[in-house]
Amino acid sequence: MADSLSRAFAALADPTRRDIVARLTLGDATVSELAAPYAVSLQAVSKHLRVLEDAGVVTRSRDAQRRPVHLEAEVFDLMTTWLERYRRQAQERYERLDTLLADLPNGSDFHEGAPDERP
Amino acid sequence: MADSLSRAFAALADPTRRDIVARLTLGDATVSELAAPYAVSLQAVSKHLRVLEDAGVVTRSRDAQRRPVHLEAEVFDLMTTWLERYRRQAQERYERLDTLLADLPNGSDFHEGAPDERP
DNA sequence: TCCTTTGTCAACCAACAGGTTGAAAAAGAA
DNA sequence: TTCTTTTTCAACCTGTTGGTTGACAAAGGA
Repeated sequence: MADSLSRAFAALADPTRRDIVARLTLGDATVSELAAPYAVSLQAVSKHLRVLEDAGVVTRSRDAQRRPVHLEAEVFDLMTTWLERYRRQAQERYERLDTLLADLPNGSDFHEGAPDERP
Repeated sequence: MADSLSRAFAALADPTRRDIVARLTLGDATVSELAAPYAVSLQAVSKHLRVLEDAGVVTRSRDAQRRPVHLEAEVFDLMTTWLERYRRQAQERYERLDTLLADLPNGSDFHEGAPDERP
């Protein structure tokens, strides 16, 4: 349904899921292993993993009855790219404004000739 | 209620809100100005802005009846830091595994006295 | 074969998210 | 004062989320 950026951000908007991601940087793990630290049911963790999988944050393979979960950090790049882009643009705009203000004559407030509103 | 990272990720999990953020890199804007491009009601956009504000993504000042919205990109750093940290850890682990595999004797069938050939 | 381990599926529930409409507040303009 | 603009609040509706429990499937081990 939602685009991949939305799914990715939404997937990491849950503290349990972020915790699972943190755990997975130490190595692949099974559903039971991942569920162990939490008070919730195994099924709840299984659902969390599905959300992470749909977001492309993890992939899963098979080892007998087990379904080892593997972290796929590429999606992080997508998010980081988005974040950095707009943080950078905001920063640049701020710096331009800074220069503009520095170039202004000394008088603190001269509000003559205010720009007209757009219709 | 939720922690600030959760609020931040959740705030950006909606395409309309990401669009609003993109728009705000061009400069501050009022609620009506921000609402104009969308098919939804002004109230709906007002709600989106509240979510962004609660997440610390924007701040709002006052100018007569208007409430100019200003982008605060510092939260992005919080998210980027989180993302980069775990992406980096995952990457490092991958590289260690790579080295480990490279150090192994060649191939799966080495019970036939094959001397080590190449990394 | 039967039993155990591991995980998912299905149905259900309370809470929340994103949208609507209508009313009202806040500030200026006439 | 009254009228207009801009924005929020309140109530409501619908779909989604995160959780539950119970049943079941899949794969090995006894």
